[in-house]
Amino acid sequence: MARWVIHLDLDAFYASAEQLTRPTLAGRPVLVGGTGPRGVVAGASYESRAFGIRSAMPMAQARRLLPANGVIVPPRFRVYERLSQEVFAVVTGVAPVLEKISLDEAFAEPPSLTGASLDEVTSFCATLRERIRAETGLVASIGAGNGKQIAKIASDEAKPDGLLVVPQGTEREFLAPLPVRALWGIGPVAEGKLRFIGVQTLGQLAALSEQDAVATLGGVVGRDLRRLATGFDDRPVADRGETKQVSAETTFDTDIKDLTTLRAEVRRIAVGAHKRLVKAERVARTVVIKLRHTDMHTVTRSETISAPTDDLAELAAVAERLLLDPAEFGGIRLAGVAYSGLSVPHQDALFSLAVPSAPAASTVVTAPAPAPAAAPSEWRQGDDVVHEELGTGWVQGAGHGRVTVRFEHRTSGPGVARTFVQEDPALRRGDPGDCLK
DNA sequence: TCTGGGGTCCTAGGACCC
DNA sequence: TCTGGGGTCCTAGGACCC
Repeated sequence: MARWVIHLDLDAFYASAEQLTRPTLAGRPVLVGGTGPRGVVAGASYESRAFGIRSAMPMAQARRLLPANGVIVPPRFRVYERLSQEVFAVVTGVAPVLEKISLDEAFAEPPSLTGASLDEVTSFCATLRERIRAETGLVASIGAGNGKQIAKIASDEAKPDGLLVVPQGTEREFLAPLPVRALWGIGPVAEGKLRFIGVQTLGQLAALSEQDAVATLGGVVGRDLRRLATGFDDRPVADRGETKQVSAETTFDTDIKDLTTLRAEVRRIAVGAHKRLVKAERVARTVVIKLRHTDMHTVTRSETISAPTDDLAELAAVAERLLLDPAEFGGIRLAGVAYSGLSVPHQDALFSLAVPSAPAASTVVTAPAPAPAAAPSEWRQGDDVVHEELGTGWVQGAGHGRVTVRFEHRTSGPGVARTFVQEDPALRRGDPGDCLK
């Protein structure tokens, strides 16, 4: 019986989300990403890709390639999360089991497609794409095939705004001409190893003996990737399990060279990671710190404590204890804190009695003061705004004591722009969710 | 102009226990 | 006087993904 797996991928998702909720940006080159000296492009609209801009490119480089009508905005993950939920809600209606890869990607194995014909699958996917577009305003590309790997590669080939269904039985010939990097799981290192033995296409990888594949790529990886290259992939589509770790990290604008500064930053990052731990409603047993040196070499150190906790003071103290002094090896460009060994906290009364409650000193480490709900001291491009009379908008430009706000949202069509003095009391920080109206 | 931030999974060595 | 083997946990590093 034919098995059909589909892979759904939202086109240029972050940039598309910005264009959707800020209609003035539609049709223009839009970049989403950090604007600091070490920022990179997290999302690039197709209009910007025409100028050679790509995701993960340093923002400084992208900025030079960006034409005059281009726009750079900081990411708004709350908006992307909400939109992602809207899209997946549509998909769940026709395929209850979803394997989410990220905010913009998921596998599904729709029960109604078991044993379906090529035409039936094509029609199903086309309808799904139309529904997503109609109900959310976003464009999804879809690939379909006999397994996850084929579906994933097919959606890559289908992009942008496309659909590709690989007929059953043609998997091997579909894969054969593709470069090995097309396979999910082959990165720069594996590609290099394969090139070294003269393997550049998936056809060549499939033709390799299992022995040679294992010798080149290692035991488990070699065996699995060679099999996938032949088009055989019976891995199930399954909901991703529970979160296994939460983390936060920061790349500094300039390298940190002294322990005092590093300690303060790590404390701040530990607070950020702790927020994620609390949001995930988990307790952690292991604290991992990550330090990246000026030369990009990265080291990690970890410590596992006897009992899992979500106590910020305890976790942050471990993170600090693991720190190394930058004076010993030069500068630090990135620091990170991760909490792993996660479990669900149990509220068992007897257990609580047996363990002394945390001392009041747990307030030694405190979160930074919450941002004021009122207007910020200075508006920046991309900020969400709400105006007493004009409603929802965003900061299109700011400087010289002035701020220009474009008033628009998902369903408003392109809006009008108005310029205010920075301190105008009618302007307040807006809720990012308002642009989804 | 250098190279983000959030994850998953795998490997390998050593400690430790039976 | 020489020195098992299996299993699990912890730590560190690295490949890969979006």
